[in-house]
Amino acid sequence: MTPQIEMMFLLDRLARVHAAQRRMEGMTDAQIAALDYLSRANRFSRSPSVVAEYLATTRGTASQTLKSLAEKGLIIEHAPAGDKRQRMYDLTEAGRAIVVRLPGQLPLEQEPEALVAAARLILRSRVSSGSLPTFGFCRTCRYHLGRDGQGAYCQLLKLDLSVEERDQLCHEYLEPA
Amino acid sequence: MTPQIEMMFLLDRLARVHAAQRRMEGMTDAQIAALDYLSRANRFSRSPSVVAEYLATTRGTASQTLKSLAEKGLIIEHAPAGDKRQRMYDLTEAGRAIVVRLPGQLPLEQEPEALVAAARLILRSRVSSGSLPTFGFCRTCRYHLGRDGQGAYCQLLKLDLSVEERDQLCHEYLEPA
DNA sequence: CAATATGATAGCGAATCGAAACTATTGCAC
DNA sequence: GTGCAATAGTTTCGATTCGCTATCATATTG
Repeated sequence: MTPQIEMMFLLDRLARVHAAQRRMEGMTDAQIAALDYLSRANRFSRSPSVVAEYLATTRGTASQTLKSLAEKGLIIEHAPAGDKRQRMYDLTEAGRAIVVRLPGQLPLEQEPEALVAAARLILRSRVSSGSLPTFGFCRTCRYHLGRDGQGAYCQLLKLDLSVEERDQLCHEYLEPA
Repeated sequence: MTPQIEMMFLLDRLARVHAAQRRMEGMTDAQIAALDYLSRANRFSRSPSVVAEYLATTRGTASQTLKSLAEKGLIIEHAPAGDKRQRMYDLTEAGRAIVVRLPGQLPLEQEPEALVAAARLILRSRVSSGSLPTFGFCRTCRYHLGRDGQGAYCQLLKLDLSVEERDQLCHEYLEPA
């Protein structure tokens, strides 16, 4: 029993226990995961296709999941400027109310940064074996250009980002070199 | 964005990506999880009720999952001596063949022990908020009495354990004081 | 004997997957 | 520009699974 194997076993059960605890108020784990994702993603990453990639499922299933969330009044659809095919989703007040009371705090006392770094490594290794995007935060993205104190600039999309947006998930995230 | 929050987000997506990758050979995530569990659990922890507790679901659902695994010929049921209500399950050769080729290796280079300890802490905090058992290994169990070189003794069940059994999951696991 | 525990089963609602068909829009080659 | 392939999104279908509740039979415990 190597630490690698034990780690895998622990993560597995943690995921199942977590999913069971999140399954509440008539919502499935996929719906909660999508809602939670939408609450953390930036305005360029909240479309059905991107949700499908995040959830590692098909566009069809993601479309259904988003539909059920919209019917519950937890998210709302809107058409962004530009590409007329795209749909984007925002959380409603009701949706935000659910997200904030999700069990979110983990007991990480010592060296939380090291643990997070390891989790990033694990996820990246899983993701790279397929062809799934990484979904990271602007502040550690290769395209990110900091502007001390006042927002940031994305070199990929060529536009300014607010301070809050630096801590949101992005579909276009690229690992630092 | 605290490390605790980011850790939660990473674990969430890791679970979904992992489940999607495991969903192969016509098996669902729950079935693979049950099969994997059975391959690691000791002979006292392979009953439907215990599987239900491990998977954080009900006995009814666990019974269905085990039934489908048995129909696929991956596990086989047998009645242990003692309590005549109990059923135990063992992996068949076909079942074992699937388990060994599951993606199991994680890229943990530095200080894996510290990571595993942190993961244990996270899982324990999740589990204790409900009433789920911890499911640990004999070698770190409070009931475990080492006998250098030749197996071990369980002070709870009052019987000898082989060397291999020390590295198997147990339902009765109790955290060290 | 009564209460409890284990397990199986049935019924229900919902979600999921995969695949496919379909619309609308966009981008590219020419 | 025109034509056509590719993309984004939705919807449908059938089969399967899941989770929950409840009920039942059996066996154990007190």
